Amino acid sequence: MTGLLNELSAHGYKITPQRRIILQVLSESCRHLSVEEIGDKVKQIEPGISVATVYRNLNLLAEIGIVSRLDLHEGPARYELNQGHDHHLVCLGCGHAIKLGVCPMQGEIKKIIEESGFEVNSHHFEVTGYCQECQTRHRKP
Amino acid sequence: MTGLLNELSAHGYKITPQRRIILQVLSESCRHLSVEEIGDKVKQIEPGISVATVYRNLNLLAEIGIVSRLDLHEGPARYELNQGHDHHLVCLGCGHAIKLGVCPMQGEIKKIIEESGFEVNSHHFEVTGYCQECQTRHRKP
DNA sequence: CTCCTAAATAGTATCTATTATCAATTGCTA
DNA sequence: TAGCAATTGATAATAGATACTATTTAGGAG
Repeated sequence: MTGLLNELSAHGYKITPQRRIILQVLSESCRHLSVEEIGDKVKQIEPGISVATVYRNLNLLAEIGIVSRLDLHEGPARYELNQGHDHHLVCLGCGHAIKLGVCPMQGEIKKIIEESGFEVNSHHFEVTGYCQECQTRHRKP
Repeated sequence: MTGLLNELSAHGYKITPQRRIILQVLSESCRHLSVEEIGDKVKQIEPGISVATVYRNLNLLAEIGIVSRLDLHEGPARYELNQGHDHHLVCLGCGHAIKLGVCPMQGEIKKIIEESGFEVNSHHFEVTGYCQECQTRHRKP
């Protein structure tokens, strides 16, 4: 948590109460949160904080790599503290993002892409489906 | 092209002039088009067609698997005729989506995910960066 | 071929997620 | 602690997509 604040300073950004609170909320969650969810939690701590501020700071935090943004195919983007490079199994039922310990951008695929002359900037791998708990509930008839 | 129309009938949907034109436009393009681009081309052929119709039908076509939808991280979704399961190298410079002949959801990763008990519904793999032509132009100083 | 009905359409209003604007406030550096 | 750029809150504006509704139409039954 203090490390995260230092990270902000290190990039030349100010440490504001709003940013503290947003980081606090993120650090207390174990899953990806939508901006709405983050905003609600933030307002429970300090009601005056504007959604605009939440959006602004999530973008900023994502840009400097403190948080990672997850774009589900439908609905709003979701954010969580960046815990290193990772990919997820996203459950369509409960919204949980289960970390996948492996990265597809390794081994053969990486080689193929590099050999094609494409300069890789970033990559995105995401699996959607249903986690074990949600499987029975959401199975089609 | 006729095959695509049959596909529509086979699913119980009617063959309308609008759908013909949308499919024609898609079949004449070799890259992913945004709804706006598709709409423009469609209107060149038949000006009276509504954007709502374009949206509606692209959704429909995507649902029955005739077209595939590509969600770039920024900007609107893009569509093209479905040419089998595929992933892309998306160029941040020129926006072209270069097809990647390989799929990460094969071999070991697939095994790992299935063994975790997660029921896979779909997956998404996308690499962003710069294609060869754009590399010199966009390289940071 | 003509009639009928459900499906599809045009045009527009509406919605959702996000960004822009701008005056007022506030960290931080000197 | 003074000053100024960065940040904020409130809200308007935007982009992309969907919902709505009256009207039209595709395509099967007769």
